[in-house]
Amino acid sequence: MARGTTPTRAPGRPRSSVDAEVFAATLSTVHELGYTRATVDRIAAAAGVAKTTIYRRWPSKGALITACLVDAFGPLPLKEGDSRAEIMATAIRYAAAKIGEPGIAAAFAGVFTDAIGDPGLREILSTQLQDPYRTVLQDALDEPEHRVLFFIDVVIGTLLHRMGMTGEPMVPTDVDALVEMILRELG
Amino acid sequence: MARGTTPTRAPGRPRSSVDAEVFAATLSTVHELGYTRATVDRIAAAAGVAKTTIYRRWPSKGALITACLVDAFGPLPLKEGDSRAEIMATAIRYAAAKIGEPGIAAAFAGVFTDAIGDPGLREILSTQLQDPYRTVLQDALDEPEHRVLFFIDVVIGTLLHRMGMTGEPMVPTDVDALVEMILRELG
DNA sequence: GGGTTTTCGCTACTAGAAGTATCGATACCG
DNA sequence: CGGTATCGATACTTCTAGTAGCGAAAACCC
Repeated sequence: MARGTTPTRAPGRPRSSVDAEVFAATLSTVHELGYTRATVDRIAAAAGVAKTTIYRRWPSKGALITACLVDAFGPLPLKEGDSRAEIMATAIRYAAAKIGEPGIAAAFAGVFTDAIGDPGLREILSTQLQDPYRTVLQDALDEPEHRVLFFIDVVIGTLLHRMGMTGEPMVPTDVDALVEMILRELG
Repeated sequence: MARGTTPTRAPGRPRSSVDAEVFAATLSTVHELGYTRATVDRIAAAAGVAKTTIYRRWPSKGALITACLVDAFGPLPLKEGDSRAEIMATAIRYAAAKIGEPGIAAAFAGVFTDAIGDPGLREILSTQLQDPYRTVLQDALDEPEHRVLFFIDVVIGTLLHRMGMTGEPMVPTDVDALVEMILRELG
């Protein structure tokens, strides 16, 4: 019964594996031009695929960018045996590093904006991007849901606001201050 | 030499005073439809003016929304004789209340997104919206610029992230937690 | 090899929004 | 009344999200 990942191979031409190229092209295009001017046409051209291929895989530009963010963030690099404070500090520094990577903050802010007034996209954003980290942190920190959500608001919100206002990632000194502040709050 | 606000009245038909109506229409339209679908056509119609009239006064949609935000926030309601902690707490609760008002968060997030990749708009946003509060707070709190900027990142970023993710303003309990956390950081 | 199914790239298209141009009408000043 | 600058209205250009349809290509099964 070991069917693996392909229960019974679907008939027809299989999809070519271009997700990695599309995600890379998406981030670099958003980084260069910003969310609004990073059109799907340009992303497709940069990835070397047709625009229709992109729309066959992701239903909208917002969904594409969200998937790109989910792929870019990946799982939290938590070590077994770390204390709550160590876990929190690791998570904050990981978030700061990721949001400082080219294109990430611009993509995040853009999908955020589109999500307001588009409940479907907000659902995707909350479910696919935030929830995985929330549940992992609830478990690792042994904190209730509303506390973890508060921490996420503070950390991600602060980092995004800095990137949006200045266009530059938060400097290490300020990331340190953020870590210290959250650790005091964690208790 | 007391020329007042009109040094020498300019010739020609004077501008009708429709800023208040336009700002109100902007916020309600953005509140109803979100930033992206709040088109200048719709805003103009809601305000009862022609679209061309709006473009005569503000050079772009982003500039209009920024001006609308500047108008909506207004000056910080600081009392003489308050302690640093009281000033900070007042400022945070004021920001939380304002960002919870209909349309403010959506407008903020939208202009934020447009500002990435549009250096001109980012300049407007930073100069006209953030700087006034930064200087007032630097003075009132007797804190260096980078500390005040850090506080602004944390407070505004947190409040906006919550609004963006949930569509609802931060509940009073969490605003209290935010105040407490910042006051500990303020020392 | 031949048939089936599905994806591919490509081109063309629709719908909608930002921003501009033009023009007759209008409001204030002297 | 004449000069000037704004007003509303309409039409327009340019750009973008997203869709439709086509022939070609890539897998699979017989």
